[in-house]
Amino acid sequence: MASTPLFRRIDVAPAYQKVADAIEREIINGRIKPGEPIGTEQQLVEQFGVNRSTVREGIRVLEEGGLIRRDSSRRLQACLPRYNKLATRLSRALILHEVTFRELFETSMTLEVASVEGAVERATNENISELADNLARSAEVVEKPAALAELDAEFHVLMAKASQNRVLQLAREPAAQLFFPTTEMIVGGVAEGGARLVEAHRHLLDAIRRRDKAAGVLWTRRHLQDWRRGFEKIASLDRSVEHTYMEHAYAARQ
Amino acid sequence: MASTPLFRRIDVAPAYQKVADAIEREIINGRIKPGEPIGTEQQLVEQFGVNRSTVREGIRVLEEGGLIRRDSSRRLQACLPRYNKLATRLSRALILHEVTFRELFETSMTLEVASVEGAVERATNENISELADNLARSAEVVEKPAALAELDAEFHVLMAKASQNRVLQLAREPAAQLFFPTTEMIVGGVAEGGARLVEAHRHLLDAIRRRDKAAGVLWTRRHLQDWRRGFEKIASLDRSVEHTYMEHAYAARQ
DNA sequence: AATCTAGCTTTGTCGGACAAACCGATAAGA
DNA sequence: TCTTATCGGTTTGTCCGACAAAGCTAGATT
Repeated sequence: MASTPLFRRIDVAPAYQKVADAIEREIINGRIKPGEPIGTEQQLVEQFGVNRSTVREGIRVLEEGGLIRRDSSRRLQACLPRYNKLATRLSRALILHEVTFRELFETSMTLEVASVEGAVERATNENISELADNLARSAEVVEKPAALAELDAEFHVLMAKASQNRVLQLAREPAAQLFFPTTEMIVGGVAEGGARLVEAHRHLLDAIRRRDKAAGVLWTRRHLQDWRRGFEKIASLDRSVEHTYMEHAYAARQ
Repeated sequence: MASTPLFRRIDVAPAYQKVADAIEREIINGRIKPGEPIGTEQQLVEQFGVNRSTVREGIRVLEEGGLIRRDSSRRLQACLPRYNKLATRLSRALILHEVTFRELFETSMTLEVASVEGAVERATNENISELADNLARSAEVVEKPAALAELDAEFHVLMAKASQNRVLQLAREPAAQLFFPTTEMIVGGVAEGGARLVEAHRHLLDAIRRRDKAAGVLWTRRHLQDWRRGFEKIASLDRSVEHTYMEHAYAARQ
Protein backbone atom coordinates (compact mmCIF):
# COMPACT_ATOMS: atom_id res chain seq x y z
CA MET A 1 0.00 0.00 0.00
CA ALA A 2 1.15 3.50 -0.75
CA SER A 3 1.84 5.71 2.22
CA THR A 4 -0.01 9.00 2.32
CA PRO A 5 1.79 11.21 -0.15
CA LEU A 6 3.66 14.16 1.23
CA PHE A 7 3.72 16.09 -1.98
CA ARG A 8 1.38 16.54 -4.86
CA ARG A 9 2.48 15.10 -8.13
CA ILE A 10 4.22 17.96 -9.83
CA ASP A 11 3.00 19.00 -13.20
CA VAL A 12 5.47 18.46 -15.97
CA ALA A 13 3.27 19.20 -18.94
CA PRO A 14 5.03 21.46 -21.43
CA ALA A 15 3.91 25.07 -21.58
CA TYR A 16 2.26 24.87 -24.97
CA GLN A 17 0.10 22.04 -23.70
CA LYS A 18 -0.93 24.04 -20.69
CA VAL A 19 -1.87 26.94 -22.92
CA ALA A 20 -4.01 24.62 -25.02
CA ASP A 21 -5.60 23.05 -21.96
CA ALA A 22 -6.37 26.41 -20.41
CA ILE A 23 -8.14 27.68 -23.50
CA GLU A 24 -9.90 24.35 -23.96
CA ARG A 25 -11.23 24.49 -20.42
CA GLU A 26 -12.72 27.91 -21.02
CA ILE A 27 -14.51 26.70 -24.11
CA ILE A 28 -15.71 23.41 -22.65
CA ASN A 29 -17.02 25.17 -19.58
CA GLY A 30 -18.88 27.58 -21.76
CA ARG A 31 -17.12 30.68 -20.55
CA ILE A 32 -16.09 31.25 -24.13
CA LYS A 33 -19.01 30.54 -26.44
CA PRO A 34 -18.68 29.30 -30.01
CA GLY A 35 -18.12 32.23 -32.29
CA GLU A 36 -16.59 34.42 -29.64
CA PRO A 37 -13.07 35.70 -30.18
CA ILE A 38 -10.19 34.25 -28.18
CA GLY A 39 -7.99 37.30 -28.57
CA THR A 40 -4.87 37.99 -30.56
CA GLU A 41 -1.70 36.02 -30.13
CA GLN A 42 -0.13 39.01 -28.45
CA GLN A 43 -2.91 39.15 -25.87
CA LEU A 44 -2.48 35.46 -25.14
CA VAL A 45 1.24 36.00 -24.76
CA GLU A 46 0.56 38.64 -22.14
CA GLN A 47 -2.12 36.65 -20.32
CA PHE A 48 -0.16 33.41 -20.11
CA GLY A 49 3.24 35.02 -19.76
CA VAL A 50 4.88 32.77 -22.32
CA ASN A 51 6.53 33.35 -25.64
CA ARG A 52 4.54 33.77 -28.80
CA SER A 53 6.05 30.62 -30.31
CA THR A 54 4.72 28.70 -27.34
CA VAL A 55 1.28 30.23 -27.68
CA ARG A 56 1.25 29.38 -31.36
CA GLU A 57 2.07 25.73 -30.69
CA GLY A 58 -0.83 25.60 -28.26
CA ILE A 59 -3.10 27.20 -30.81
CA ARG A 60 -2.20 24.61 -33.42
CA VAL A 61 -3.23 21.86 -31.05
CA LEU A 62 -6.67 23.38 -30.50
CA GLU A 63 -7.09 24.25 -34.14
CA GLU A 64 -6.44 20.66 -35.12
CA GLY A 65 -8.88 19.50 -32.47
CA GLY A 66 -11.53 21.70 -34.04
CA LEU A 67 -12.11 23.72 -30.90
CA ILE A 68 -10.93 27.00 -32.35
CA ARG A 69 -10.63 28.31 -35.83
CA ARG A 70 -9.53 31.45 -37.58
CA ASP A 71 -12.21 33.59 -39.18
CA SER A 72 -11.93 35.35 -42.51
CA SER A 73 -9.40 37.77 -41.15
CA ARG A 74 -7.47 35.01 -39.42
CA ARG A 75 -8.45 36.09 -35.97
CA LEU A 76 -8.97 33.33 -33.44
CA GLN A 77 -12.42 32.34 -32.33
CA ALA A 78 -13.99 29.44 -30.53
CA CYS A 79 -16.15 27.14 -32.60
CA LEU A 80 -18.25 23.98 -32.46
CA PRO A 81 -16.14 21.06 -33.65
CA ARG A 82 -17.59 19.84 -36.91
CA TYR A 83 -18.43 16.17 -36.86
CA ASN A 84 -17.26 15.94 -40.38
CA LYS A 85 -13.74 17.09 -39.69
CA LEU A 86 -13.34 14.77 -36.74
CA ALA A 87 -14.89 11.92 -38.66
CA THR A 88 -12.24 12.39 -41.32
CA ARG A 89 -9.58 11.77 -38.68
CA LEU A 90 -11.36 8.67 -37.57
CA SER A 91 -11.67 7.37 -41.10
CA ARG A 92 -7.97 7.84 -41.47
CA ALA A 93 -7.41 5.89 -38.28
CA LEU A 94 -9.55 3.07 -39.59
CA ILE A 95 -7.47 2.94 -42.73
CA LEU A 96 -4.27 2.71 -40.80
CA HIS A 97 -5.70 -0.08 -38.70
CA GLU A 98 -6.41 -1.86 -41.95
CA VAL A 99 -10.02 -2.65 -41.24
CA THR A 100 -11.82 -4.81 -43.74
CA PHE A 101 -14.85 -4.00 -45.82
CA ARG A 102 -16.68 -6.71 -43.95
CA GLU A 103 -16.30 -4.77 -40.72
CA LEU A 104 -17.33 -1.62 -42.50
CA PHE A 105 -20.35 -3.30 -44.02
CA GLU A 106 -21.54 -4.92 -40.84
CA THR A 107 -21.31 -1.71 -38.84
CA SER A 108 -22.89 0.39 -41.54
CA MET A 109 -25.79 -2.02 -41.74
CA THR A 110 -26.42 -1.58 -38.04
CA LEU A 111 -26.10 2.18 -38.13
CA GLU A 112 -28.09 2.77 -41.28
CA VAL A 113 -30.92 0.64 -39.99
CA ALA A 114 -30.92 2.62 -36.74
CA SER A 115 -30.80 5.76 -38.80
CA VAL A 116 -33.84 4.91 -40.89
CA GLU A 117 -35.75 3.83 -37.81
CA GLY A 118 -35.14 7.18 -36.25
CA ALA A 119 -36.06 8.94 -39.45
CA VAL A 120 -39.34 7.06 -39.75
CA GLU A 121 -40.19 8.05 -36.21
CA ARG A 122 -39.11 11.64 -36.19
CA ALA A 123 -38.46 13.09 -39.64
CA THR A 124 -39.83 16.62 -40.01
CA ASN A 125 -41.41 17.99 -43.15
CA GLU A 126 -38.20 19.83 -43.85
CA ASN A 127 -36.19 16.62 -43.58
CA ILE A 128 -38.60 14.94 -45.95
CA SER A 129 -38.41 17.68 -48.53
CA GLU A 130 -34.61 17.62 -48.38
CA LEU A 131 -34.71 13.90 -49.04
CA ALA A 132 -37.23 14.39 -51.84
CA ASP A 133 -35.02 17.02 -53.39
CA ASN A 134 -32.06 14.69 -53.23
CA LEU A 135 -34.11 11.92 -54.78
CA ALA A 136 -35.18 14.14 -57.66
CA ARG A 137 -31.61 15.11 -58.39
CA SER A 138 -30.53 11.47 -58.16
CA ALA A 139 -33.12 10.44 -60.71
CA GLU A 140 -31.58 12.89 -63.14
CA VAL A 141 -28.08 11.45 -62.92
CA VAL A 142 -29.00 7.81 -62.69
CA GLU A 143 -26.57 7.07 -65.51
CA LYS A 144 -23.66 9.01 -64.05
CA PRO A 145 -21.95 6.89 -61.37
CA ALA A 146 -19.81 9.65 -59.88
CA ALA A 147 -22.63 12.13 -59.42
CA LEU A 148 -24.99 9.44 -58.23
CA ALA A 149 -22.53 8.14 -55.66
CA GLU A 150 -22.18 11.60 -54.21
CA LEU A 151 -25.94 12.02 -53.98
CA ASP A 152 -26.23 8.59 -52.39
CA ALA A 153 -23.84 9.60 -49.65
CA GLU A 154 -25.81 12.79 -49.16
CA PHE A 155 -29.09 10.87 -48.99
CA HIS A 156 -27.81 8.81 -46.10
CA VAL A 157 -26.48 11.85 -44.32
CA LEU A 158 -29.90 13.44 -44.68
CA MET A 159 -31.55 10.33 -43.32
CA ALA A 160 -29.29 10.36 -40.29
CA LYS A 161 -30.13 14.00 -39.85
CA ALA A 162 -33.83 13.16 -40.07
CA SER A 163 -33.37 10.75 -37.18
CA GLN A 164 -32.84 13.82 -35.01
CA ASN A 165 -30.14 11.90 -33.20
CA ARG A 166 -26.83 13.70 -33.31
CA VAL A 167 -24.96 10.92 -31.56
CA LEU A 168 -26.07 8.56 -34.27
CA GLN A 169 -25.13 11.07 -36.94
CA LEU A 170 -21.67 11.24 -35.50
CA ALA A 171 -21.29 7.51 -34.96
CA ARG A 172 -22.14 6.60 -38.55
CA GLU A 173 -19.96 9.24 -40.17
CA PRO A 174 -16.50 7.60 -40.01
CA ALA A 175 -17.71 4.33 -41.47
CA ALA A 176 -19.82 6.15 -44.05
CA GLN A 177 -16.85 8.16 -45.23
CA LEU A 178 -15.07 4.95 -46.13
CA PHE A 179 -18.12 3.02 -47.18
CA PHE A 180 -19.84 5.28 -49.66
CA PRO A 181 -16.94 6.23 -51.92
CA THR A 182 -17.05 2.68 -53.22
CA THR A 183 -20.59 3.25 -54.44
CA GLU A 184 -19.28 4.83 -57.59
CA MET A 185 -17.28 1.76 -58.50
CA ILE A 186 -20.22 -0.51 -57.78
CA VAL A 187 -22.94 1.46 -59.52
CA GLY A 188 -20.73 1.76 -62.55
CA GLY A 189 -19.93 -1.94 -62.59
CA VAL A 190 -23.40 -3.43 -62.26
CA ALA A 191 -26.10 -3.28 -64.92
CA GLU A 192 -29.12 -1.41 -63.62
CA GLY A 193 -27.07 -0.50 -60.54
CA GLY A 194 -28.04 3.14 -60.66
CA ALA A 195 -31.69 2.38 -61.21
CA ARG A 196 -31.78 -0.04 -58.28
CA LEU A 197 -30.14 2.54 -56.05
CA VAL A 198 -32.66 5.23 -56.90
CA GLU A 199 -35.45 2.73 -56.53
CA ALA A 200 -34.27 1.87 -53.03
CA HIS A 201 -34.06 5.54 -52.09
CA ARG A 202 -37.56 6.06 -53.40
CA HIS A 203 -38.92 3.29 -51.20
CA LEU A 204 -36.99 4.60 -48.22
CA LEU A 205 -38.42 8.06 -48.62
CA ASP A 206 -41.84 6.56 -49.06
CA ALA A 207 -41.45 4.53 -45.88
CA ILE A 208 -40.46 7.64 -43.98
CA ARG A 209 -43.46 9.51 -45.33
CA ARG A 210 -45.82 6.73 -44.34
CA ARG A 211 -44.07 6.25 -40.99
CA ASP A 212 -43.68 2.61 -41.91
CA LYS A 213 -40.72 1.37 -39.94
CA ALA A 214 -40.78 -2.19 -41.24
CA ALA A 215 -40.61 -1.00 -44.84
CA GLY A 216 -37.81 1.41 -44.00
CA VAL A 217 -35.74 -1.33 -42.42
CA LEU A 218 -36.49 -3.73 -45.22
CA TRP A 219 -35.38 -1.36 -47.94
CA THR A 220 -32.30 -0.29 -46.05
CA ARG A 221 -31.30 -3.95 -45.83
CA ARG A 222 -31.95 -4.48 -49.53
CA HIS A 223 -30.09 -1.33 -50.42
CA LEU A 224 -27.00 -2.37 -48.50
CA GLN A 225 -27.19 -5.93 -49.67
CA ASP A 226 -27.16 -4.57 -53.20
CA TRP A 227 -24.01 -2.70 -52.37
CA ARG A 228 -22.51 -5.86 -50.96
CA ARG A 229 -23.33 -7.98 -53.96
CA GLY A 230 -21.89 -5.30 -56.21
CA PHE A 231 -18.79 -5.02 -54.11
CA GLU A 232 -18.15 -8.73 -54.08
CA LYS A 233 -18.08 -8.68 -57.86
CA ILE A 234 -15.04 -6.45 -57.84
CA ALA A 235 -13.25 -7.27 -54.59
CA SER A 236 -13.22 -9.41 -51.48
CA LEU A 237 -15.00 -8.19 -48.38
CA ASP A 238 -12.13 -9.46 -46.31
CA ARG A 239 -9.51 -7.35 -47.94
CA SER A 240 -8.49 -4.34 -45.97
CA VAL A 241 -9.52 -0.88 -46.99
CA GLU A 242 -6.23 -0.45 -48.64
CA HIS A 243 -3.84 2.40 -48.90
CA THR A 244 -4.46 2.51 -52.60
CA TYR A 245 -8.16 3.00 -52.08
CA MET A 246 -7.36 5.55 -49.43
CA GLU A 247 -5.36 7.55 -51.87
CA HIS A 248 -8.30 7.49 -54.22
CA ALA A 249 -10.82 8.69 -51.65
CA TYR A 250 -8.29 11.15 -50.33
CA ALA A 251 -7.52 12.78 -53.61
CA ALA A 252 -11.23 13.10 -54.34
CA ARG A 253 -11.87 14.91 -51.08
CA GLN A 254 -9.21 17.54 -51.57
CA MET B 1 -20.64 25.91 -67.22
CA ALA B 2 -17.25 27.09 -66.15
CA SER B 3 -14.80 27.87 -68.91
CA THR B 4 -11.63 25.83 -68.93
CA PRO B 5 -9.40 27.44 -66.32
CA LEU B 6 -6.26 29.08 -67.56
CA PHE B 7 -4.41 28.82 -64.30
CA ARG B 8 -4.27 26.28 -61.58
CA ARG B 9 -5.59 27.34 -58.25
CA ILE B 10 -2.56 28.63 -56.44
CA ASP B 11 -1.63 27.02 -53.20
CA VAL B 12 -1.86 29.33 -50.25
CA ALA B 13 -1.55 26.84 -47.41
CA PRO B 14 0.81 28.08 -44.71
CA ALA B 15 4.16 26.38 -44.45
CA TYR B 16 3.48 24.57 -41.18
CA GLN B 17 0.40 23.00 -42.75
CA LYS B 18 2.40 21.83 -45.71
CA VAL B 19 4.94 20.29 -43.40
CA ALA B 20 2.17 18.45 -41.57
CA ASP B 21 0.56 17.33 -44.81
CA ALA B 22 3.83 16.10 -46.23
CA ILE B 23 4.58 13.95 -43.19
CA GLU B 24 0.98 12.77 -43.03
CA ARG B 25 1.12 11.63 -46.63
CA GLU B 26 4.19 9.55 -45.96
CA ILE B 27 2.50 7.82 -43.06
CA ILE B 28 -0.85 7.28 -44.77
CA ASN B 29 0.86 5.86 -47.82
CA GLY B 30 2.77 3.50 -45.63
CA ARG B 31 6.20 4.78 -46.57
CA ILE B 32 6.70 5.48 -42.91
CA LYS B 33 5.35 2.62 -40.83
CA PRO B 34 3.97 2.95 -37.31
CA GLY B 35 6.83 2.85 -34.85
CA GLU B 36 9.40 4.14 -37.28
CA PRO B 37 11.21 7.35 -36.46
CA ILE B 38 10.40 10.57 -38.31
CA GLY B 39 13.74 12.18 -37.60
CA THR B 40 14.80 15.01 -35.38
CA GLU B 41 13.43 18.49 -35.68
CA GLN B 42 16.73 19.62 -37.10
CA GLN B 43 16.57 17.01 -39.84
CA LEU B 44 13.08 18.10 -40.76
CA VAL B 45 14.26 21.69 -40.84
CA GLU B 46 16.91 20.72 -43.35
CA GLN B 47 14.62 18.54 -45.45
CA PHE B 48 11.78 21.02 -45.71
CA GLY B 49 13.96 24.11 -45.75
CA VAL B 50 11.86 25.96 -43.20
CA ASN B 51 12.50 27.25 -39.75
CA ARG B 52 12.35 25.05 -36.70
CA SER B 53 9.41 27.00 -35.28
CA THR B 54 7.50 26.22 -38.44
CA VAL B 55 8.38 22.56 -38.24
CA ARG B 56 7.30 22.46 -34.63
CA GLU B 57 3.90 23.92 -35.45
CA GLY B 58 3.45 21.23 -38.07
CA ILE B 59 4.48 18.58 -35.59
CA ARG B 60 1.89 19.76 -33.08
CA VAL B 61 -0.82 19.35 -35.67
CA LEU B 62 0.14 15.75 -36.35
CA GLU B 63 0.69 14.98 -32.71
CA GLU B 64 -2.80 16.14 -31.84
CA GLY B 65 -4.19 14.16 -34.74
CA GLY B 66 -2.60 11.06 -33.26
CA LEU B 67 -0.46 10.32 -36.29
CA ILE B 68 2.86 10.84 -34.59
CA ARG B 69 4.00 10.72 -31.02
CA ARG B 70 7.14 11.14 -29.05
CA ASP B 71 8.71 8.04 -27.58
CA SER B 72 10.30 7.78 -24.17
CA SER B 73 13.20 9.93 -25.20
CA ARG B 74 10.93 12.43 -26.93
CA ARG B 75 12.03 11.50 -30.38
CA LEU B 76 9.36 11.63 -33.05
CA GLN B 77 7.88 8.46 -34.44
CA ALA B 78 4.85 7.51 -36.49
CA CYS B 79 2.11 5.67 -34.66
CA LEU B 80 -1.32 4.15 -35.06
CA PRO B 81 -3.93 6.66 -33.91
CA ARG B 82 -5.52 5.31 -30.77
CA TYR B 83 -9.27 5.06 -31.02
CA ASN B 84 -9.50 6.10 -27.46
CA LYS B 85 -7.78 9.39 -27.91
CA LEU B 86 -9.84 10.28 -30.95
CA ALA B 87 -13.01 9.15 -29.24
CA THR B 88 -12.28 11.52 -26.38
CA ARG B 89 -12.25 14.31 -28.86
CA LEU B 90 -15.56 13.20 -30.26
CA SER B 91 -17.10 12.96 -26.85
CA ARG B 92 -16.05 16.52 -26.26
CA ALA B 93 -17.71 17.55 -29.49
CA LEU B 94 -20.91 15.82 -28.43
CA ILE B 95 -20.89 17.75 -25.19
CA LEU B 96 -20.47 21.03 -26.98
CA HIS B 97 -23.35 20.18 -29.26
CA GLU B 98 -25.41 19.62 -26.13
CA VAL B 99 -26.72 16.23 -27.07
CA THR B 100 -29.30 14.70 -24.76
CA PHE B 101 -29.11 11.47 -22.82
CA ARG B 102 -31.98 10.22 -24.94
CA GLU B 103 -29.83 10.41 -28.04
CA LEU B 104 -26.99 8.80 -26.17
CA PHE B 105 -29.21 6.02 -24.89
CA GLU B 106 -30.81 5.28 -28.22
CA THR B 107 -27.51 5.08 -30.04
CA SER B 108 -25.84 3.04 -27.34
CA MET B 109 -28.70 0.57 -27.42
CA THR B 110 -28.14 0.06 -31.12
CA LEU B 111 -24.39 -0.26 -30.84
CA GLU B 112 -24.31 -2.46 -27.77
CA VAL B 113 -26.79 -4.85 -29.34
CA ALA B 114 -24.66 -5.01 -32.46
CA SER B 115 -21.65 -5.50 -30.26
CA VAL B 116 -23.09 -8.46 -28.40
CA GLU B 117 -24.32 -10.03 -31.63
CA GLY B 118 -20.81 -9.89 -32.98
CA ALA B 119 -19.40 -11.22 -29.75
CA VAL B 120 -21.80 -14.17 -29.74
CA GLU B 121 -20.75 -15.00 -33.26
CA ARG B 122 -17.04 -14.51 -33.04
CA ALA B 123 -15.72 -14.29 -29.49
CA THR B 124 -12.49 -16.23 -29.03
CA ASN B 125 -11.57 -18.15 -25.92
CA GLU B 126 -9.29 -15.35 -24.96
CA ASN B 127 -12.11 -12.81 -25.28
CA ILE B 128 -14.28 -15.01 -23.12
CA SER B 129 -11.70 -15.41 -20.42
CA GLU B 130 -11.14 -11.66 -20.35
CA LEU B 131 -14.86 -11.17 -19.89
CA ALA B 132 -14.94 -13.87 -17.23
CA ASP B 133 -12.09 -12.21 -15.41
CA ASN B 134 -13.89 -8.89 -15.52
CA LEU B 135 -17.05 -10.53 -14.23
CA ALA B 136 -15.18 -12.09 -11.31
CA ARG B 137 -13.70 -8.77 -10.34
CA SER B 138 -17.09 -7.10 -10.68
CA ALA B 139 -18.68 -9.61 -8.34
CA GLU B 140 -16.18 -8.61 -5.70
CA VAL B 141 -17.01 -4.91 -5.80
CA VAL B 142 -20.73 -5.20 -6.24
CA GLU B 143 -21.23 -2.83 -3.35
CA LYS B 144 -18.77 -0.20 -4.54
CA PRO B 145 -20.42 1.95 -7.22
CA ALA B 146 -17.27 3.69 -8.45
CA ALA B 147 -15.25 0.53 -8.95
CA LEU B 148 -18.22 -1.32 -10.38
CA ALA B 149 -18.95 1.46 -12.88
CA GLU B 150 -15.40 1.29 -14.13
CA LEU B 151 -15.57 -2.47 -14.55
CA ASP B 152 -18.91 -2.11 -16.31
CA ALA B 153 -17.37 0.22 -18.88
CA GLU B 154 -14.51 -2.23 -19.31
CA PHE B 155 -16.92 -5.12 -19.75
CA HIS B 156 -18.59 -3.40 -22.65
CA VAL B 157 -15.28 -2.49 -24.23
CA LEU B 158 -14.28 -6.14 -23.98
CA MET B 159 -17.53 -7.19 -25.57
CA ALA B 160 -16.97 -4.84 -28.47
CA LYS B 161 -13.49 -6.25 -28.78
CA ALA B 162 -14.92 -9.74 -28.81
CA SER B 163 -17.07 -8.77 -31.79
CA GLN B 164 -13.81 -8.64 -33.76
CA ASN B 165 -15.19 -5.59 -35.52
CA ARG B 166 -12.88 -2.63 -35.14
CA VAL B 167 -15.22 -0.24 -36.92
CA LEU B 168 -17.88 -1.08 -34.39
CA GLN B 169 -15.40 -0.69 -31.55
CA LEU B 170 -14.60 2.76 -32.78
CA ALA B 171 -18.17 3.76 -33.47
CA ARG B 172 -19.41 2.90 -30.00
CA GLU B 173 -16.57 4.54 -28.12
CA PRO B 174 -17.62 8.21 -28.17
CA ALA B 175 -21.11 7.49 -26.94
CA ALA B 176 -19.80 5.00 -24.41
CA GLN B 177 -17.41 7.53 -22.95
CA LEU B 178 -20.33 9.77 -22.13
CA PHE B 179 -22.78 7.04 -21.32
CA PHE B 180 -21.00 4.85 -18.84
CA PRO B 181 -19.72 7.44 -16.39
CA THR B 182 -23.30 7.86 -15.25
CA THR B 183 -23.41 4.22 -14.21
CA GLU B 184 -21.80 5.10 -10.93
CA MET B 185 -24.57 7.53 -10.05
CA ILE B 186 -27.22 5.04 -11.04
CA VAL B 187 -25.83 1.95 -9.37
CA GLY B 188 -25.34 3.94 -6.22
CA GLY B 189 -28.86 5.32 -6.30
CA VAL B 190 -30.86 2.16 -6.90
CA ALA B 191 -31.32 -0.65 -4.39
CA GLU B 192 -29.88 -3.87 -5.77
CA GLY B 193 -28.48 -1.84 -8.67
CA GLY B 194 -25.04 -3.40 -8.43
CA ALA B 195 -26.42 -6.90 -8.13
CA ARG B 196 -28.66 -6.45 -11.17
CA LEU B 197 -25.71 -5.15 -13.18
CA VAL B 198 -23.51 -8.11 -12.35
CA GLU B 199 -26.41 -10.45 -12.99
CA ALA B 200 -26.86 -8.97 -16.46
CA HIS B 201 -23.16 -9.32 -17.20
CA ARG B 202 -23.29 -12.92 -16.08
CA HIS B 203 -26.11 -13.68 -18.48
CA LEU B 204 -24.33 -11.85 -21.27
CA LEU B 205 -21.18 -13.85 -20.80
CA ASP B 206 -23.23 -17.00 -20.61
CA ALA B 207 -24.99 -16.13 -23.88
CA ILE B 208 -21.65 -15.56 -25.56
CA ARG B 209 -20.37 -18.89 -24.28
CA ARG B 210 -23.44 -20.72 -25.54
CA ARG B 211 -23.42 -18.74 -28.81
CA ASP B 212 -27.01 -17.82 -28.04
CA LYS B 213 -27.63 -14.61 -29.91
CA ALA B 214 -31.23 -14.14 -28.78
CA ALA B 215 -30.25 -14.33 -25.13
CA GLY B 216 -27.38 -11.93 -25.70
CA VAL B 217 -29.64 -9.36 -27.29
CA LEU B 218 -32.31 -9.86 -24.65
CA TRP B 219 -29.94 -9.29 -21.76
CA THR B 220 -28.29 -6.34 -23.42
CA ARG B 221 -31.70 -4.74 -23.77
CA ARG B 222 -32.56 -5.47 -20.14
CA HIS B 223 -29.20 -4.20 -19.00
CA LEU B 224 -29.61 -0.90 -20.78
CA GLN B 225 -33.24 -0.56 -19.79
CA ASP B 226 -32.09 -0.93 -16.21
CA TRP B 227 -29.69 1.91 -16.76
CA ARG B 228 -32.48 3.96 -18.25
CA ARG B 229 -34.85 3.38 -15.38
CA GLY B 230 -32.14 4.25 -12.94
CA PHE B 231 -31.23 7.35 -14.85
CA GLU B 232 -34.78 8.61 -15.00
CA LYS B 233 -34.95 8.47 -11.24
CA ILE B 234 -32.26 11.10 -10.97
CA ALA B 235 -32.59 13.15 -14.15
CA SER B 236 -34.50 13.67 -17.36
CA LEU B 237 -33.40 11.88 -20.49
CA ASP B 238 -34.08 15.02 -22.46
CA ARG B 239 -31.67 17.18 -20.60
CA SER B 240 -28.43 17.78 -22.37
CA VAL B 241 -25.23 16.16 -21.24
CA GLU B 242 -24.38 19.26 -19.38
CA HIS B 243 -21.20 21.12 -18.88
CA THR B 244 -21.40 20.35 -15.20
CA TYR B 245 -21.51 16.63 -15.89
CA MET B 246 -18.75 17.10 -18.39
CA GLU B 247 -16.54 18.60 -15.77
CA HIS B 248 -17.22 15.60 -13.60
CA ALA B 249 -16.38 13.05 -16.24
CA TYR B 250 -13.47 15.13 -17.36
CA ALA B 251 -11.88 15.50 -13.97
CA ALA B 252 -12.26 11.78 -13.38
CA ARG B 253 -10.46 10.90 -16.58
CA GLN B 254 -7.43 13.03 -15.91
C1' DA C 1 32.84 -5.59 -15.85
C1' DA C 2 30.07 -2.27 -13.81
C1' DT C 3 29.76 2.58 -12.77
C1' DC C 4 30.59 7.31 -13.27
C1' DT C 5 31.34 11.37 -15.67
C1' DA C 6 31.86 14.72 -19.26
C1' DG C 7 30.48 16.10 -23.71
C1' DC C 8 27.30 16.11 -27.48
C1' DT C 9 22.33 16.13 -29.07
C1' DT C 10 17.76 17.22 -28.89
C1' DT C 11 13.81 19.35 -27.12
C1' DG C 12 11.22 23.19 -24.98
C1' DT C 13 11.27 27.92 -24.45
C1' DC C 14 12.58 32.55 -25.16
C1' DG C 15 13.49 37.27 -27.35
C1' DG C 16 13.51 39.83 -31.31
C1' DA C 17 12.77 40.71 -36.22
C1' DC C 18 10.36 41.42 -40.75
C1' DA C 19 7.31 40.76 -44.86
C1' DA C 20 2.66 40.08 -46.19
C1' DA C 21 -2.13 40.42 -45.31
C1' DC C 22 -5.71 42.75 -43.17
C1' DC C 23 -8.32 46.66 -40.99
C1' DG C 24 -9.94 51.29 -40.57
C1' DA C 25 -10.04 55.75 -41.89
C1' DT C 26 -8.98 59.38 -44.69
C1' DA C 27 -8.11 61.49 -49.28
C1' DA C 28 -8.99 61.59 -54.23
C1' DG C 29 -11.79 60.89 -58.21
C1' DA C 30 -16.31 59.87 -60.98
C1' DT D 1 -22.69 61.52 -53.19
C1' DC D 2 -20.75 57.29 -54.02
C1' DT D 3 -16.77 54.79 -55.30
C1' DT D 4 -11.84 54.11 -55.38
C1' DA D 5 -7.11 54.81 -53.90
C1' DT D 6 -3.94 55.42 -50.32
C1' DC D 7 -1.72 55.11 -45.92
C1' DG D 8 -0.69 53.94 -41.25
C1' DG D 9 -1.40 50.54 -37.54
C1' DT D 10 -2.30 45.49 -36.39
C1' DT D 11 -1.82 40.82 -36.71
C1' DT D 12 -0.22 36.69 -38.55
C1' DG D 13 3.32 33.63 -40.65
C1' DT D 14 7.99 32.91 -40.81
C1' DC D 15 12.72 33.35 -39.67
C1' DC D 16 17.09 33.83 -36.77
C1' DG D 17 19.67 33.03 -32.88
C1' DA D 18 20.08 31.63 -28.15
C1' DC D 19 19.98 28.82 -23.85
C1' DA D 20 18.61 25.55 -20.02
C1' DA D 21 17.20 20.95 -19.12
C1' DA D 22 16.99 16.21 -20.19
C1' DG D 23 18.77 12.18 -22.85
C1' DC D 24 22.24 9.76 -25.04
C1' DT D 25 27.14 8.23 -25.85
C1' DA D 26 31.42 7.02 -25.08
C1' DG D 27 35.52 7.41 -22.67
C1' DA D 28 37.45 7.36 -17.83
C1' DT D 29 37.41 5.24 -13.23
C1' DT D 30 36.85 1.88 -9.72
